[in-house]
Amino acid sequence: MADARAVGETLAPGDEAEGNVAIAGRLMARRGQGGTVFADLGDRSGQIQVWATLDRLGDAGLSLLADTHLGDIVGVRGTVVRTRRGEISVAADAVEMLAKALRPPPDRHAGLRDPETRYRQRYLDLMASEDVRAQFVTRAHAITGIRRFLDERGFIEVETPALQPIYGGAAARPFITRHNALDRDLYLRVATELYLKRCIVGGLEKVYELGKDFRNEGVSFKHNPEFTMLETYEAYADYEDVAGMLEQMVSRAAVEATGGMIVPWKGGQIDLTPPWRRVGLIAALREASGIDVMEHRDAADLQARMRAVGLDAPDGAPWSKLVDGILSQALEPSLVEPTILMDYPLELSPFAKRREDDPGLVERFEAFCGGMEIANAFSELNDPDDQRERFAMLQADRAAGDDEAQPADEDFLTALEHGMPPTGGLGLGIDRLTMLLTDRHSIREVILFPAMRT
RNA sequence: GGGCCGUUAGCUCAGUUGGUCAGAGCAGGGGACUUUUAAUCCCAAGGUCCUGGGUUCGAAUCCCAGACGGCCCA
Repeated sequence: MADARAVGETLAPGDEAEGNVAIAGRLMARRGQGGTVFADLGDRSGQIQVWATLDRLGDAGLSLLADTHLGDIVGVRGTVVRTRRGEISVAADAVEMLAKALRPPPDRHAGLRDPETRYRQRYLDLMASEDVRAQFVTRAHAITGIRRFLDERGFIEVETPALQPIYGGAAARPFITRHNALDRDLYLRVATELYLKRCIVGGLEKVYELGKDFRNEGVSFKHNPEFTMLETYEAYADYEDVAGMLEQMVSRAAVEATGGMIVPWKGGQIDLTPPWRRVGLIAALREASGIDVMEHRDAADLQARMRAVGLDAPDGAPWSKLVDGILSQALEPSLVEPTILMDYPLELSPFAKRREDDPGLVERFEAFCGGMEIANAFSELNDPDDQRERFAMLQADRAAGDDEAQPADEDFLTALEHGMPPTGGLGLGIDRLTMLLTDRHSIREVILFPAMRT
């Protein structure tokens, strides 16, 4: 169809091109006029008009076209012409019904607006809206850009289990499923982290996995129970190296997806050009909330301070959750321009290496953009004894009622005991990145079939 | 989990204080028309007003409960 339009571009009104073309697509509109039928066919590249006359197509062919319904998939053979009114068209010599539509397409002019129908019957949304189609093409290009970037830097893409006997790598509740033959429960992964680090132990050195994680949580404008995550691990790198790589990778994705590094966002714009602003987490929290979390190391104490400044602070939450609460309530929404928050308290980061100059902090950063967290990275903890202690801290949180605290993974500890080189790791939320690159403000707009109540 | 809003024809939507309120456009059906562009014209058809209760002489409209969805908050 695109080829036929290209041929037509060379024609003057009333002219006919040499040679035959064959096109096929969905019937978008039809205008009858007795012995003449005009039909607009659409495909992924756009639309083209079909011009059919009784003289040229014959009685049977014209009847077939006159009996079509909007939404039918139709094939046409003919020549490319430009009509008197200047419309590039295919003058039909033969028409063929390729697939009949028994249900009507969405309204041609009003489009499909009901969000529920748009998400539940996304095919109608795609059918009705070129913007929506473009949206998912952009997503695909961003992902392709990320894969190319990583492949060019010597990373290899690996696949690790989605069904896991024990889950870990993120603070989240898992989905539980059943393996009948093994007669045991398995978990859908909440992260790929612990398996990818096993790959690093084994010497693959630079690995990434781009796939689905599953977290048993509610839905919101930025949460879907299954979502797409990129994780990368690079031996002999640290979190500073990873921060530089992330900036380059996101810029690359932006260029491949949108053609530039400045993207529109909520009426303004965001410049993704590296380097991004970097600021210490503790200082940023202090500036945003007036609270220096390192001076309130007791959960009850911090909770009181938070409530004193008007922040929500749930009862019984561990200290780490409270700090995260300050971050998400007081700081995150204001981080619109790309910002990297560096150096997190150890309690929030069970898999990150301690800073040598301050063992209460770890070499971790999170990247924020558009008021959302888009990436999380650290110098990976590769000391098995320290890792064992971190798991013990999580068990204490769990015993205290934090049901997002993950269980200890002895098999992972065994892997670390075989020696893991110093490694820089990264997690990048692909859905949120796509939101950012396409100026969409709900994760449902960037997932083809978002989770819906049934 | 909380607050607010929404649900009327296949699609997009009107429907006033409770009283010709079951409506429009498009789509779909029948007909006219051989260069149209949301073609035009004529004709006919199309409904569990989300569901279930309640108030009332009378409910799409008011009240209660529920389902589903959206936005905001947690």
